Amino acid sequence: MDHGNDIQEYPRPALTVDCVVFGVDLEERDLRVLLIQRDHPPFKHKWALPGGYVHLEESLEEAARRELAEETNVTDVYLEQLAVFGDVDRDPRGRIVTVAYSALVTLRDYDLRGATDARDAAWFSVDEVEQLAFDHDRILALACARLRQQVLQEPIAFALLPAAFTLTQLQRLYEIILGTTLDKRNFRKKVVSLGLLERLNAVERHVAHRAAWLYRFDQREYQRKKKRGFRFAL
Amino acid sequence: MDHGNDIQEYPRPALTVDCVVFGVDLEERDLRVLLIQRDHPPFKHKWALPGGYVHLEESLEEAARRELAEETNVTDVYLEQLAVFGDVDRDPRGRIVTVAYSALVTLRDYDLRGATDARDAAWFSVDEVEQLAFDHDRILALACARLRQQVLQEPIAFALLPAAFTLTQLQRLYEIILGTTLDKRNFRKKVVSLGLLERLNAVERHVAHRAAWLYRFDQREYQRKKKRGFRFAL
DNA sequence: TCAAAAGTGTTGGGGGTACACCCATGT
DNA sequence: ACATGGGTGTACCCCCAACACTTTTGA
Repeated sequence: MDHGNDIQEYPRPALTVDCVVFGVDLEERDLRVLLIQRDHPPFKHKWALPGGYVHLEESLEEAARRELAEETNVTDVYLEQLAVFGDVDRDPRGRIVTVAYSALVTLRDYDLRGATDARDAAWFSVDEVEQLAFDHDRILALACARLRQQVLQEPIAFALLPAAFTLTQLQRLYEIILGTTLDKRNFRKKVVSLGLLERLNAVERHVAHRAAWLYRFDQREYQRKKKRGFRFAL
Repeated sequence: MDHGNDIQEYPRPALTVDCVVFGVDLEERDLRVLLIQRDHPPFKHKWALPGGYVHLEESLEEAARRELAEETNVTDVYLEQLAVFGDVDRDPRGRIVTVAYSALVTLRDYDLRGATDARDAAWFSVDEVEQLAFDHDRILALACARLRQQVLQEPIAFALLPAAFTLTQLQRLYEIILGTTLDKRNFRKKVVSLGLLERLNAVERHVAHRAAWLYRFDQREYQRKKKRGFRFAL
């Protein structure tokens, strides 16, 4: 980086963060994304990704968390940097570069009806979304592609489930994200053989059939194995 | 993105691009990175990644290409966005956010001794680099990790080789990047079975042993297969 | 003729895929 | 009793890993 020149010499692009927040609805078998409706031009009344300006005294990830909390009341999420979008004309008002983050949450934790600050935030099924503001369609498309790719190579799916879950829920989650169906026996064999699931001493409640065992993802064990060169794969 | 507020309301971080330019030296069996020596404080005389400020009228990738050409005379490279680094204190002079790109070039194409604008650019073996300026060590480490990962999942290695190459060169390249040794027969079987290599009607010249066939990577065929759902894998 | 790298096949094992039935529970 | 999903085992096939010798060429 050539920082020999004075730091103030050039006019600067504006810098924002945007968040692609994913949640799954296991009952509806639906991958959802959290959007907010704009109430100012440009793109007034269009839906857009939550986000906003980066302040000077906060890191990019801090900015993403802050905006997410302010606009949608969503907190404590798994956040990951996705990409930067910096085309010259991506915003009609001028040069605005945005850093996109993707976030994974469990849908039930965030009932937006209860959120006070969230004026017009709502969950949309990802394949029903269309015509978002700015280049947010592109950002969402990349986020979906990356999610599908990552879910096979890193144990991020668990961030979309409650702490205790059944193997069937886990399988359904993978099916929703990948858009395929999976063989029950093979899925269970593989996922159990990874040695990362702990079967709890508890079963589902209030189901009109045989209750399934509950499992939790063993984060500590995963970290241990990862250090020894273990690579997670579906 | 909440663009309801006026675009000029907040003070903005400065925005730069930095490039991690990789090249391989097949003779020395070395993965190299291109660095420039700083001639102003901070970090005067330290080595750093080439890069500089993003102008208002150019995209991020254009900025990366421009800075690379200006500082090192390197042009026509395969460029890919790596990540954004935006910690508040990553630059002692103030808030500077940088977009890191990684680039792959064939070493022989860019003899820096012949470059006129490149004051103090030089190739370094990646495992001999230490104590770069700013957080460039972190950026380089991420770039190396990503390169190792990507080389197994996308046919990017060919961007590091001349257009016509031997299978042994290709194998050596993989060995250099992955830091392992590979079995010659298994490697050739796998790489040929992908159906992406075209054997040219030509062999190596000026070698003191049996001359090897030359191959080229069939970019068109790769694009065709990719559209049909084909996924490259080592 | 020697040195140096090119080129080539087979075998065994592990993991992935395909596939169908009985079990436990709540109503 | 019945409906609903929970839970389990086997056989085959393919791909990966391990492994050594002959061929070609220039010096």
